[in-house]
Amino acid sequence: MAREKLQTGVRQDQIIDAALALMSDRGVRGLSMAAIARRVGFAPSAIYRHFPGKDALLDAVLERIRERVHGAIAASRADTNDPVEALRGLLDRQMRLLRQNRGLQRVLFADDYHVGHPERRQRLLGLFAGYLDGVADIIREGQRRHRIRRDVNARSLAVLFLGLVQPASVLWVLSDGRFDVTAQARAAWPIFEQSLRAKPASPRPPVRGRR
Amino acid sequence: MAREKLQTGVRQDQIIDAALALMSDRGVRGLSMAAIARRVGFAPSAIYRHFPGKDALLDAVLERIRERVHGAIAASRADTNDPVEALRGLLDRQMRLLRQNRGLQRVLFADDYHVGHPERRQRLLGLFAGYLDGVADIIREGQRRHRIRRDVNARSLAVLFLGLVQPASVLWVLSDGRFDVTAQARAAWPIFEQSLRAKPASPRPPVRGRR
DNA sequence: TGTACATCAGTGAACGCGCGTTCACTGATGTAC
DNA sequence: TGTACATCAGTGAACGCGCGTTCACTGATGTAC
Repeated sequence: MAREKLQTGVRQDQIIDAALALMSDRGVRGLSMAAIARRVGFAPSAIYRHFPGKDALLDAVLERIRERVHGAIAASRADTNDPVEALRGLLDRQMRLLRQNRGLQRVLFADDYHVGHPERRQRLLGLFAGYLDGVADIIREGQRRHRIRRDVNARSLAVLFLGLVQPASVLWVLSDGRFDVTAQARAAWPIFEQSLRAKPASPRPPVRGRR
Repeated sequence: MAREKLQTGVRQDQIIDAALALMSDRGVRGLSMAAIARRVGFAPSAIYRHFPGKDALLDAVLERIRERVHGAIAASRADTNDPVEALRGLLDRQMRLLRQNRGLQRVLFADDYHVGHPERRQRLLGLFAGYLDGVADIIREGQRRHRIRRDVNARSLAVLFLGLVQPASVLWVLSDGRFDVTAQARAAWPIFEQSLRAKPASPRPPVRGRR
């Protein structure tokens, strides 16, 4: 018997949602067309009315994530005029995103998502590049306004900022939610903030090692 | 025809090496018993003379990685008496490890390795916990000797240290080696070092946001 | 040093399972008249 | 408002493929005599 029929746009959204939710529990590897269909309330073959195949579906999931990440950056910039404050807001937003949806972490940091698919890897790299550009933009603005130290490459600081999120996220997934991401963010942020504002002109403590 | 016969200890090492090498290219997902056997110079069924099954093999790979990571920590501590210098050495060692073997990164940061295998996830979490303990130990020693600021939790600083490595590693794999991990480490280290040494007693710049 | 024998690493064909995908068919939905 | 029809979302059986694993058999290797 044929079940309820819905338009393809609606179904596409449902399918992407189901895929993300399933990846939270089972990771990319455990994501099967059958499981997605079951979650939507479908026969597996029905998915092919809305996506040409699994690859296209995974691409759509990646696109959905890209929108969320870029949305978080845009919202953080819109929230405040202070670049440092914007970075702090972005950190919060990212922690919230990751806590809400473990599937996101799987796609972004699990390489099985892109391995063997060069064009998908390219797209994921583009996502990261876009994210880092966004963060570096905020940092550059802070440098222009003398609120962030100017003796360090904005892009390097952006990668460092990514380092505030990523380990916490990995540990959180690994520990099945027992690692306290919020506490880590609270502890890490002030240190990072001091790094941003450090006065390079002040007398430095003696630094040993290669120059 | 039966090929050359070798002792099981030798073969186990070869199999683990082959698995790690294959993961560099194809990731955890693309790791098949057939591919491993081909690389060793085997029939696939021969693997079962040395490991009860794929799960046991993956556990052995994880154990191999654990040894390398802990070896890196021990070596860095042995190299120097200065805790800060030890951390710098550890950063170098880690970057070298990751550059030498992409498979390592796959196992450590790709969740498909542990998803659906609770006891393996537990073991991987243990690996990270051991790593963080090792780093925190170094930091604590630095705090005791007043070379590292004492107003911050050593464990939080250790997670921050992990943040120096992880994003660089992910970007390096994603970009297929085009992202310059060494340059990133060179840029990130001095910032982190300043954070370690920051004098909390000095007059702080005005900090806005929640306390 | 030579011979008989036990051990066990390696072989290759075959298995069963899961999964992505196809296809002919069904029947709900919206539209033209 | 009612009727005929085109469209297309959904079905379920069946497919082929890849992969982990099994199993009876082979023959190289080391050892006891």
